[in-house]
Amino acid sequence: MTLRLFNTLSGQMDELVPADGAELRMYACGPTVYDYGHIGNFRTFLEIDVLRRFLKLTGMRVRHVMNITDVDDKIIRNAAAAGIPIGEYTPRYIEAFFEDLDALRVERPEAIARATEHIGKMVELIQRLAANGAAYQVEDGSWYFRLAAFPEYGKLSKKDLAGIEDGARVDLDEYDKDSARDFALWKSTKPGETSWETPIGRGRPGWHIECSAMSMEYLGESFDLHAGGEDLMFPHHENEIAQSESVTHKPLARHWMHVRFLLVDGRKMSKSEGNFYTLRDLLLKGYKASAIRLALISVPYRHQLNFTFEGLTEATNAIDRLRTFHQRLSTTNFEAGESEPIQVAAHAARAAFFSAMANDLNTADARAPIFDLLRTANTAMDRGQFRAGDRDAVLQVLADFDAVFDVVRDGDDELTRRALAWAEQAGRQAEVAPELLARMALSDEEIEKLVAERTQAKKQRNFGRADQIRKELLDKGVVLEDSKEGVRWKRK
RNA sequence: GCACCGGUGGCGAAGUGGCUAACGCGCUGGUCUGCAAAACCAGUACUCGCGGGUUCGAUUCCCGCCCGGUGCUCCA
Repeated sequence: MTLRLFNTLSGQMDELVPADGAELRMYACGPTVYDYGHIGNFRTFLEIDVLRRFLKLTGMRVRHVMNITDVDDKIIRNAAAAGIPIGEYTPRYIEAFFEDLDALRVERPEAIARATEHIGKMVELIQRLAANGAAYQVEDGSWYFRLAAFPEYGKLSKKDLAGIEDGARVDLDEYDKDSARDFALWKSTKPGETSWETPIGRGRPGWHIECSAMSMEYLGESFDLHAGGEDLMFPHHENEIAQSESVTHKPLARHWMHVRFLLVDGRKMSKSEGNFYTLRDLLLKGYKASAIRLALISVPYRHQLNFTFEGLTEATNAIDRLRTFHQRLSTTNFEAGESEPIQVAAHAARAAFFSAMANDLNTADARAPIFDLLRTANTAMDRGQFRAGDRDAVLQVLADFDAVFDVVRDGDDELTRRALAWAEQAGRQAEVAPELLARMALSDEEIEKLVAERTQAKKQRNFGRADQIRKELLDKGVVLEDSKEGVRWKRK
């Protein structure tokens, strides 16, 4: 099964296959670590996670490199405000970033590259550009890329260069560039500012050069796929292409994938709109990381996703249904044998799932056969027509689904505990939703004890007491389910 | 202004030139249950923004319009 993925560069759906026939080499732009990540950031990382997980599910080997921008204007500004060097400022946000990725079950790339650890490679690249006449130094010591030296500029974003020039606002600090469109490769610094002493002078790197230098370092001069948020297409990726290809004269990446921005409540997310959420904000409001994951990946990556709390509730309920089903499937005792209709349904669901995913990662479409199978299996179980041999077939389909979606496997309580611990440590307890505190108030042992007491009361047909316990638990966010195999409980 | 994307049931969201317009959530009724929960069954868009056109036939293709969003500037 080969993935057909929309390629920004070609403007059409192309099959995504490794050029060397063995391993898919991909580069994805990572975070700038000046603050906690917000859900917009995470939508992009989640969609890239969906991509790499699906590729792996189809048996492909993946080498995925992600950069971390740990030096830029915002970082320098924030670190200065905090009165510490950037090397002390960024680690806490890098750590937080990975904690958040873990919470959202975003797999780690095979390699992670920090900008500040690759300054030498960037300088080297700038020197090579200068040797080609594609880079020049201005009076204050800064280096710029000469756009005139790269006629193909704009091929990714299909930009009309003349239009850009007309519409471009010229940065007052950059008045001595040859052309308004030329962009910074290396920025000179004033004494006391974060800088590196290098053969091309004292200064710090421009933003775009790090990705060119590091992708070359880890993936070579030309690789299979480059991915990122849609906003990066221009100018960031366009500039990367200009920098890399001016030196190598080879395509930087054959395939380009761009994830659409998300909206929050129908508006672009921004701090001034008051609709800006970090992952941590949502966890403290009581939403589960799994629900956030599902909500963010259920709309295909090329579509605008409107993020709402209603959407999170929907995702929460959908996950609940999947997990309840999984639990029923795993814990029920079935008669030996197999049933033909279930075997057929399981195979059909699996095929439909793969086919939807292979069609430009259509996650919305891929969900459907899973829920179809769920209903078919539940119906069979209700009618006593489900056999032990069917269990593995259905579980296998769920496993394939979860190899990409990863929401059936439950780890939310543990994540919630961590979020609460963080809130305390960060002094943000006031933001914790009361329902969340209630939900976590009882330990598993306390819940088990009450459940046992209720079962006892039921045996004695003391339904008053039994219902009282059930109500008490429900008030604390614990839902009970009676079944032939005993009582199951879960936190809402 | 230029460019791009979208407008499908109460909400989210697939999809196709012609089979009953997926799937999820929600809601209503029913079955099951001591009662619930879970699950299942039934109902919930005679219709896919509006107006033209192409076609034997369009939600799906073309044109125009309206509405929403995004990009053109740091931004996932």
